[in-house]
Amino acid sequence: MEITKRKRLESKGWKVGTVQEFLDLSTEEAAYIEMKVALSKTFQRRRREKRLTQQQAARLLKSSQSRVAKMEAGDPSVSLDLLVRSLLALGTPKRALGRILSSS
Amino acid sequence: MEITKRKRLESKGWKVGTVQEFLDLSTEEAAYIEMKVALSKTFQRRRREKRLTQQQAARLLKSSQSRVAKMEAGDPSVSLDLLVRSLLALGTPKRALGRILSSS
DNA sequence: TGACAATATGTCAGTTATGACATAATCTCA
DNA sequence: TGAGATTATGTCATAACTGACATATTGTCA
Repeated sequence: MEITKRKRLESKGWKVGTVQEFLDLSTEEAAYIEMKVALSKTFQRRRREKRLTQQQAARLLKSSQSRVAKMEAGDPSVSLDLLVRSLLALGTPKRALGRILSSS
Repeated sequence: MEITKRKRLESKGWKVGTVQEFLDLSTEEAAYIEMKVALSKTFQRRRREKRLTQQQAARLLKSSQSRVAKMEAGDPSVSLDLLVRSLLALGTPKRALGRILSSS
């Protein structure tokens, strides 16, 4: 919400940011998960394009095959950090990462 | 590197992915850090636009003032996950997040 | 200036993410 | 089919992240 709008609402006696915020929690969580899923899918696609096995990709990322499998499965134990760093390691440009998130 | 290019190089006897990979480590790391810095700056900008103190923002994020300060300072102990979830909590649309990363 | 608000920095115990390992399930060709 | 390769799943010790607290530093304004 922009400052001008906030001021307009507050001047009319609205308590900005209580119920609406509560409801937004689910949409935030959803957006976060959608982003992770989109990154997962993209990672798998790029790995396959490069004809890498999970084992080979793991070596490239200094990780393990099982963790790569979990990344691609969208396992909740996998962080956004790891997904992003892994995509970068596969040579994904920042520009492409941005597009993935934008349209996830 | 795309498959066709890889095959072209491999057919000429190149060992794809050794020296070049090593050199890329720094660029990957740089890209990763740039993204975190860009998210930090954006978070601070959005918090200020909303006229929130770090304390208030912390309550919104169910975090603490000191962690918010570290987020904005680009402290290495702050994860991409936290930055992204925090920006979402401030109402940043995924589309905007994508743009931030794309152009970081 | 001085007092109070806001922000920054250091530390730490609890939580979460990670690589590694074992092993199960699935795929792929001969 | 079946053997070898690839991927999936479960577990665990260790490493990294987190909120919280204390306290220092900086900003603001009368």
